[in-house]
Amino acid sequence: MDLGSSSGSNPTEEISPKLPSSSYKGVVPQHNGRWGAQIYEHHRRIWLGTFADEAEAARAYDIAAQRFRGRDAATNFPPLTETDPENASELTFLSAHSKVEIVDMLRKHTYHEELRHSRRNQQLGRNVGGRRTGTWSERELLFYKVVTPSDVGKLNRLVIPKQHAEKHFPLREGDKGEEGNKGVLLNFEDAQGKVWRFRYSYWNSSQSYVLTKGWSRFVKEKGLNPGDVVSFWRYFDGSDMMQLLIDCKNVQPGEEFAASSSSDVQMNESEENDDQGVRLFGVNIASSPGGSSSRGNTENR
DNA sequence: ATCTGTGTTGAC
DNA sequence: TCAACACAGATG
Repeated sequence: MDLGSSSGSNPTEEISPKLPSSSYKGVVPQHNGRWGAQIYEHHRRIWLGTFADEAEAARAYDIAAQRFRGRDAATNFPPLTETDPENASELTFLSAHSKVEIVDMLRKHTYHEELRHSRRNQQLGRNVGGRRTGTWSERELLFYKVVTPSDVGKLNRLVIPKQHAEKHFPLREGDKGEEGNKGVLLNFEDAQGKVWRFRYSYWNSSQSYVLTKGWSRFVKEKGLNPGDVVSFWRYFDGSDMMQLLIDCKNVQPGEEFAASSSSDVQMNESEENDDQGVRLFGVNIASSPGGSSSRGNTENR
């Protein structure tokens, strides 16, 4: 008698059912036809959950990769760029949550829900006249600039587009430094937590707002080249302290700019008009249904 | 009974 | 770092 060992089928075919490997990075097959997502950090695997759709697992990996390894992380699909408003708000969302929170959302499949919620809050936050509603602390993209050759050249200065300068970094008449060219010193924190101090002033000769002292060191350390993007953010901590942040992205030679001068990025906002036709605030997002869900964002990084 | 996610190993 | 493979636990 045969004790069901060969329960009616060929062992070689059923005992070693080679699982189909995925072509997506960070995606592994499951026996039931589903797909798992995982990412490694510090020699350890971090499980990102299982998914019915292979591509969805790949997207989960991409999200984790961008949170864990930054914008340069290798991804399955095109990475997020701060030049697309929709993407910028997601970057803001990512940077505002800890790794464990993001992983938790991915495993529970609540990431997109949370992202929607976050975007809705940001919109609401804006309407209260620049005053934040809750206690939430997040980064807000103020503006970005595609640096010109002279911004990263020997002039040792970055020209801040006037409209942005006057809106976000207003100078008191006295500080404009027409006489002694004084200006003020501004501190910015970069993505690595390093603090950069720049002199910020107004140049009457060129009618321009500029970052001068300290700028060339930033250019050098970050290896900035013409065409790269420098973005400025602000961040409120629990109290009323506002912190300025600076970030930059090295644009690849071939790579071009998403929402640059070309396309039809439209915003029925009102004011806000760029020569380039782009303003993209991370917080300026098209309205969406907006479901409510409970959440508890305790810890951070 | 199924499915998820970990233990583990070896290739890169 | 990464995925293949095996399978211990978790889940229902």
